[in-house]
Amino acid sequence: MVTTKEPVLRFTEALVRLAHLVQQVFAEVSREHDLTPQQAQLLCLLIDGPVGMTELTRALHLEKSSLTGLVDRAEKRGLVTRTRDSRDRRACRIELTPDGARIGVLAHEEVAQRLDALAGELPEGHRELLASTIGGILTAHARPPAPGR
Amino acid sequence: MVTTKEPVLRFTEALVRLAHLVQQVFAEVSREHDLTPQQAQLLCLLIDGPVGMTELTRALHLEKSSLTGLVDRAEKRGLVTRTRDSRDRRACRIELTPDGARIGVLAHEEVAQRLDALAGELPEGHRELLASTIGGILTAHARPPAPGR
DNA sequence: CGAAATTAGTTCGTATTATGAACCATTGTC
DNA sequence: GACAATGGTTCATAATACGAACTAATTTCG
Repeated sequence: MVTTKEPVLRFTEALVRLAHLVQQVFAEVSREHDLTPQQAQLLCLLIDGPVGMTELTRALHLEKSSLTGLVDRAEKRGLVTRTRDSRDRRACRIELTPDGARIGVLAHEEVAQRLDALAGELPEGHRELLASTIGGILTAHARPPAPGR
Repeated sequence: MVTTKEPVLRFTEALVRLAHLVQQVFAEVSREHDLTPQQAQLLCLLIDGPVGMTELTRALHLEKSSLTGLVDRAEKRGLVTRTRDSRDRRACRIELTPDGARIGVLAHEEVAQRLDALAGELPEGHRELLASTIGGILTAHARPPAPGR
């Protein structure tokens, strides 16, 4: 009496496939705006205001040198600018140009729209549940073994 | 008694972050086996048996030429081999070497393990629900606007 | 104070990834 | 048998990502 119907998509399989799908959506949207996915992601991260390089490396999970290159190219395309931090003269803050802001916001909206559309088919309430469940996973991962604090 | 600790993370935000997390896990595991994430993914896809190039491009969402390069490098590292298809002499099938199979299975298991661990914190039953919900999204996306058929 | 360690970014060399256009060879189709 | 379609490769190019070595500003502390 084995349940051999090949049912319900194994959990990890589901996660991996979903991640892949999200990436695809991102890639599509990026391409439509003539951006690479990495550039698009960078712009999205800067929408809420300028961010320093070090913080960006954490957000993007990139090495410093990789980020330098990414920002270089984005700057060359007129999407962002480097402004020296007044308090700490080593640091700099990456800021969107008007052009970068326009494209960034647009891309962000479109990604959100398409992902929402994908979830449109879901039964009532599943979307919220999915979001909160994912939220749980994310916070769980944010601090792996942190008993204190 | 609403748990208003945080505005529940918008849906799309959750998806994007989750995708990012999955990628990270993949990257970690890959690195530990001295593979690039792309190579690891290739190996994982071949675990169930040889696959043709064209089918691989669909699975990986890569252009033909990109895939050629990826397979080239994997072959050079002794992870896969190209075997000419006997039926169609244009086509070839990519197959794991013993070495590639070993590493591929290992990597696959480890990814699964870590993703499972992430979900370990979830309330009872949420994992299944999450999996099936994602399954719904995936199949919904598989055939976007297909009224007939 | 001033030397030493830290931190923030950049530069450089290298491997990989990804694409599109042009191409070759084999299969199908009339 | 000509001709289109299919399966892959080659080539040139741009972007991505890393680590090691480096510069400059900032802390730390003896």
